[in-house]
Amino acid sequence: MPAKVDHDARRKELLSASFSIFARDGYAACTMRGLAKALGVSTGTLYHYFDGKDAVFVAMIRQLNGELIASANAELVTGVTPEDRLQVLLAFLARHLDQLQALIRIALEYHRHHGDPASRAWLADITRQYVHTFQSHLSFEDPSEARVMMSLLVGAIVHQLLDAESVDLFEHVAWIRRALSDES
Amino acid sequence: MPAKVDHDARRKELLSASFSIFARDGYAACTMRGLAKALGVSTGTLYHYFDGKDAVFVAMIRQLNGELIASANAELVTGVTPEDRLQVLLAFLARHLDQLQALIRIALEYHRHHGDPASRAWLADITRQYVHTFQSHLSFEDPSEARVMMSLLVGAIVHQLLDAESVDLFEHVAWIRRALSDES
Amino acid sequence: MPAKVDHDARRKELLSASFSIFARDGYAACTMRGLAKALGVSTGTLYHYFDGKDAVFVAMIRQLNGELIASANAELVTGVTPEDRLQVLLAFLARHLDQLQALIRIALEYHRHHGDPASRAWLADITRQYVHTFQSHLSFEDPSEARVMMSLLVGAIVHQLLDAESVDLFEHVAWIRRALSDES
Amino acid sequence: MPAKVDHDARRKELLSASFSIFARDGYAACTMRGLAKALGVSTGTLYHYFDGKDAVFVAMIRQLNGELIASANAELVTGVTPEDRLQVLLAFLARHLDQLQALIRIALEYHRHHGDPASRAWLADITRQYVHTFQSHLSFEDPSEARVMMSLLVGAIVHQLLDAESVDLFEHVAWIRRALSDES
DNA sequence: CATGAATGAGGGTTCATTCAT
DNA sequence: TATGAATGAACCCTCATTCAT
Repeated sequence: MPAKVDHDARRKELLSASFSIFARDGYAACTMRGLAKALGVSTGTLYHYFDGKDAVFVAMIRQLNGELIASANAELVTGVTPEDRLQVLLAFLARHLDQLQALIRIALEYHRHHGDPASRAWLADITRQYVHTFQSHLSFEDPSEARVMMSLLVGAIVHQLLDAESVDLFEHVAWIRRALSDES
Repeated sequence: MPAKVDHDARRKELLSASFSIFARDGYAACTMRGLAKALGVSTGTLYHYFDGKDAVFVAMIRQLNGELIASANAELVTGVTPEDRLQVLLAFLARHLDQLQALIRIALEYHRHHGDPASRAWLADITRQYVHTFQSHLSFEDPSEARVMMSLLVGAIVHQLLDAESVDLFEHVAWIRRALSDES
Repeated sequence: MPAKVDHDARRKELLSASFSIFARDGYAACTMRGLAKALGVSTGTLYHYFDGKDAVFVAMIRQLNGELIASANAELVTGVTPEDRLQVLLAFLARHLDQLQALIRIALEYHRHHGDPASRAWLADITRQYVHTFQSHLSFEDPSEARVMMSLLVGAIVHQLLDAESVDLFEHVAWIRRALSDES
Repeated sequence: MPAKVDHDARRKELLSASFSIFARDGYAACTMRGLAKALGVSTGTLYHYFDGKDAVFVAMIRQLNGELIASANAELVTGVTPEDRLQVLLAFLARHLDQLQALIRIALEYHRHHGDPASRAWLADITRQYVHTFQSHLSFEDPSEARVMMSLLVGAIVHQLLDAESVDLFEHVAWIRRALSDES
């Protein structure tokens, strides 16, 4: 007799709804009480589904990234040439820019709160998943190029966080595209 | 007014010593009590010289960046051609990599703790000072290129924070140099 | 009414299984959720059979003591002389030392959690049952002697809780036996 | 420039005042908020002087026992013969019965909350100090007799906790005195 | 100028209990 | 009869900040 509500489904619902709260407040400023209230549940319920604040956060980041990467892969396979796929990828990134920016913001903040390398391992995991996606679809000769591309994208996003007025992400994307064309 | 001079000198001393504490613990985890103890003063004394935790932090970041940028400019003027100056700049960055990394880490963390755009303005200021330095000495045709270069550097540093094992900063720097050469 | 029988039988089962959990964790540290899980039921089921945590605890203590005292009485009637019966009693106590120690530990802990004298009455009840057993079988001239003997036993057990390394219960039991012989 | 208030003296004050609160409520039911309010300070102040609830509790028990034992020793040296000293000791115990009872109550409760043997070591320490006092002044032939005497006293006190109406401590003390006389 | 005692709101977390299914 | 999701008050503890000395 499974529960009257599907435990796992409810978990996912809560996680999905959590993202916007964490994105708005940041990791540290998002309190369990505030999160619970925003989700329309009690703190007890939150602790019924998750082991603690960290657990909610990490599970949420994992879920969101899993969805993003799956979605990106689904789009990328429609491109025929590497050139096509670069277009598809850049379009995808442009479409999810807000999410990605929020993601990096809170991921970096979480990173700062946890000196323990073990509790950061999942961050490296996710980072590599993105790099791997680039590597798989863009036919880089050298694996290091996928990492450089990751750096470029991350840098553009962070630079805009630091100085929102001066940085135009599309200007950067255009530059990246040009640099990659020169490479080939 | 020697008192004033002493006051300012003491402030600078305290700020210089503060950096390593903030760099080690991060903004949030660095408590005023802990900071005071590490500086060998009481919390009361800290509050005598600064208006609060934020004030210490911002003043420290400003002082450190002022020194770094002044130092970079002093070295850059020794280069004759833009090519020379690029070499000098990259060497300078390589030499101060640890400091720059710590700087970005805590700056981004602070950024997350303060939603108020006004209290982030000084961050944009400093960011632009770096961009301006690039622009002044590297003879970019287009001002946007200095911003892209800033993004590249920041991205490399952040990417390494996210996944320390996979990212080699020197590999990235080499790539940047090559990309810039192709441009010209 | 077989339903009633089943109900009571289930209650007793649950109580028997509860003792080891309470004995291991103590009253305060034993949570209803943990207890339910250890018993293989849900918290709802636990609340179906008992009015709450206190009710489970008190019922369990009562059941266990009832069994212990009945068992002791059964053995004691086999002794012919008071001397015999003292031997039987000490042997019985030695055999159930662990249970008795756990019993005193958690009973005293419960005692501390409930200032209300009314909710402590059952504790006094049980205590007197032991004293009564001593009185009935050991032919003390003075009823106060049974109470003193109870104190001696309880004291030995508690002393060992306080300082496990220094106290040897058998040393104490031997002393008690000697003291009682001197009396007679 | 020492602090305007003597740190250690204030600590002792707080500890002395803490005993009655812990004695009234017990260890678990005595909350830091409640304790702070009863002491007329804020929780922050309590944490300024002590590392946490355990630290307050342990320090308080230690201080109180230190005073009790010192006081007992001071009285005991006035007795000429062992007989005298037994009288002095029993009188001392009778005078401090309430304190001793409270002490055992909360010490045993604390014991239950801390499975870790290391965090119980101080309890054994204190127990042995009492035993050592008995041993020093009552001229027992065998060191085990001092331990038995400790058990007798502790047992009487605990028995009275379990069944306040039936147990008369003076009846027990009288019995103890008689038993010891028979021994010699 | 310098001290550190004092504050108290707010943090993450726990858990006995209830109740719709 | 049995489930486990949901509650929310209360726990211990932290820390930026103030202020009397």
